Amino acid sequence: MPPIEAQDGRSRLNARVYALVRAIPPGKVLTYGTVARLIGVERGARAVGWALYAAPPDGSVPWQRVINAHGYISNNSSPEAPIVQRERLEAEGVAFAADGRVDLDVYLWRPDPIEVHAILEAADTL
DNA sequence: CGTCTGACTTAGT
DNA sequence: TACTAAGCCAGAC
Repeated sequence: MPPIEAQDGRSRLNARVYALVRAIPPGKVLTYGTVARLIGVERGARAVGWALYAAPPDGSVPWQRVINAHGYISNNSSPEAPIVQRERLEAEGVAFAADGRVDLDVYLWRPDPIEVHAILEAADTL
């Protein structure tokens, strides 16, 4: 079972994940691996999942915009989580294929590296 | 301080 | 296209 309390900025990784995910535009998505790479942890995809699990439940982090590299929803933190995630994404305009997959070629967010750098620096300063 | 687990990914079969 | 194994990170025990 994943940890429940880890929302303080003890880990730079968590703070960066939250900062970056907050910057994802509505209607766009990012994969766990992509998030990890953008924050400078090439192979920290799994840690990203943990960070999102531990994300503050106040809605300040749009965790629904993070899916796996295959375009599928991996969220299994609770039975209804994947359903909620899909509903939120569809509400933002993200279309799901018949097999429940999202077309990453269309919805994957491709941020400006400079913008990302600024976001991460701000997160570290926080 | 060693082990195990998981909202992952990639390479290999 | 589908399944498996191994690698990696942070946190719980």
